[in-house]
Amino acid sequence: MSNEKLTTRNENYSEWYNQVIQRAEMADYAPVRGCMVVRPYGWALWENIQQALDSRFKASGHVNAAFPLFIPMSFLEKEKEHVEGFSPELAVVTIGGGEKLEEPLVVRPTSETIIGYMYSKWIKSWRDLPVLINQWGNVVRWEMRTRLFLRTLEFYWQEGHTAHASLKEAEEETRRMLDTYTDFAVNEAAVPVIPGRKSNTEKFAGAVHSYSIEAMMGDTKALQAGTSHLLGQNFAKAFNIQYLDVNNELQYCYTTSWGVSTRFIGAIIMTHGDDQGLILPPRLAPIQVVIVPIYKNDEERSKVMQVVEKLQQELKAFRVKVDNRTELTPGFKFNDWEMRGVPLRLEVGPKDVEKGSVMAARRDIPGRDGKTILPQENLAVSVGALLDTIQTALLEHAIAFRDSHIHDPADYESLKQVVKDGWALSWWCGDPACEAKVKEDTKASTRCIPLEQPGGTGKCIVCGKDAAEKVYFAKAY
RNA sequence: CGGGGUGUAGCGCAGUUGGCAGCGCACCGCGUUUGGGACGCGGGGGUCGGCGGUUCAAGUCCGCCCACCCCGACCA
Repeated sequence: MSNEKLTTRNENYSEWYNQVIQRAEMADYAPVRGCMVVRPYGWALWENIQQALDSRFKASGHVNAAFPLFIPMSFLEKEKEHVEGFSPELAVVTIGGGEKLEEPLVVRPTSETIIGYMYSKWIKSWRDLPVLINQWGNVVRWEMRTRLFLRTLEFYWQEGHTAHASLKEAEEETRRMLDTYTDFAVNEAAVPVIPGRKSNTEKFAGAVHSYSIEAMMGDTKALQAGTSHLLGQNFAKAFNIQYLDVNNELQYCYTTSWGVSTRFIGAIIMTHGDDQGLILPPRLAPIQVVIVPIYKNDEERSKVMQVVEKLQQELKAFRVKVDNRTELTPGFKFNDWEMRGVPLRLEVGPKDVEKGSVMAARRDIPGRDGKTILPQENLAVSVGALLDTIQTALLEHAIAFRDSHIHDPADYESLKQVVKDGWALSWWCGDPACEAKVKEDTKASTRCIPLEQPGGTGKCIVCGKDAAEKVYFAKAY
C-alpha cells in the first residue's frame, strides 16, 4: 500500500512493472539474489491459473504425480544437447549431511531426465502406453539477470511428460497441449497468444521441435507464455524407454514435455495493466468484486453495512471482498483496489440504501465512463453479466493492441524499423544466419513460426532467397 | 563475467568545511473525518552495508571487501 503516484508505463515500463507487483502485493524480493517471494495475493492468482490448467489436463486424460527435486548429475549428461543447454545454469549440491557426496546432485532445472529414468522402469509393453503424467512443482535455473515472475532463479510451474508408441501420437500430444495452452490463455486469462513452432536456434535443449505460445506485452516486447516440446526418441534412447509392440519387437518410445510457469502472471500483468495498476481478468482474479461501503457516521454505517451484508450473501457465487476497514477513506480504497486489479468495484452509500441501488465501477474503463448504477435487485445476474463483459473487453482490447503493432515490412530496412516498437511477420528462408543477422542488427529474435500461415511462398526478408514460411521477429523478454 | 550505479529507520531520500543522525511516507495512541489518495496532536523505530586506516573527533576522508540495482552475453 502506498499513496505515491505509480510510475507510468511511458515513463519507464520496467519500473512500472516492478512497482505494480510490489504495491499490489503480488510478490516481493527474497533475501537471496534473483529469488522472489510470491505473496498471498499473487499465489491466489497462481492457484486459479493452476485450477484452470489442471482441469484441462485431467479432461484430456492426464494425471498428476511428484518426482524428486534432486537429480543425479550423470542423468543430465545422458542427453548431449540437454546438458549443453542447461549446464551453465545449474545449481549443484555437493555436500549432504556434512559429507561430500559421491555424485553431485543437481537441483532440477526441468525433469525430463529423472522422469525418463522412471519411465524406463515402468514402461514394458505397448499396453502401458501412452503414459500421461503432469507434475506441479518448482525448478531452479541460475539465471544471470532476473525479473519478478519473468525470470527468477527458482520458479513454480507445471511440467507434463508423456510417452507414446508412435511419432504421430507424440506429435498429436505436443500439439494438443499447445492448443490447451492457447485455449487457457485466450479464454481464461484474456491474453491473446500466437501458437507456433520455434526455430532450431530457439528450441528446447534436446527437443526435435519446440512449440510455444507468444504474447505481446504492453511495451510490445514478446513473452513466451508456454511451451510444448516434441522430444522424439532423444530421451527414450538416452534413458532406454522401450516397450514390446504387438509383434513382440522392442521399440523406443516417443516422448513429449510441456510447461507453463509463474511467468504467466507476468504476462497477465503486462497484457492488461494500466497506469493505475493491475487489471486482472475476471475468470482468474482472486477477488472478482470488491464492495466499498461509504458512510458519514455510525448511524449511516449500520444502515449501509446491513445492505452490504445482504449483497455479499446475494453474490456468494463470486469471489467477493468487503472492504470494511474503518481507518481509510473511500477514495483511498478505490485507488488501492484499482492497484490490485479487482475487475469490478461496488460502492454502497446512504444514497444507495435509500434508492435500492449500488454504484458499479469497471476496472477496465477508468473514471466516470466505467461507472453505472445497478439495482440491488437481481444483483447477481447483473454482476455476472458485467464480469463477462469485462472479460470479453479485456481480450478485445489486447487483440486490438497486438494487431496494431504487428507489421508486414516490405524490405529489410523497414523490418529494422518496425521491430523497434512492434513485431514483424515476414517470410524467412529458415537459415540460422539470417536469424542471427536480424538479432545482431535489431536485438529482435524469431519468436515463432505461426501455425496459421498465409499459404504460398515468398522471399526471405533478410537474404531474398525462397521462403516457405512466415516467422515473427520481435524483441523478447 | 564485462560496463555503469547505489548502499543512512519498513520504503523513498537529505546530511554543508569531519563536530549531538534528520525529513517525507508508512507504523502505534487519542480525537475529528469518510461518494476519488482526510486532518490535528502525541509517540515508537538506527551497529549510517562490513572490516581496517587517518584524526581529539568519521555517515562524511583513505584502502580493501560485500551486497544489490541498471546495461550487455544466457533464458520458461
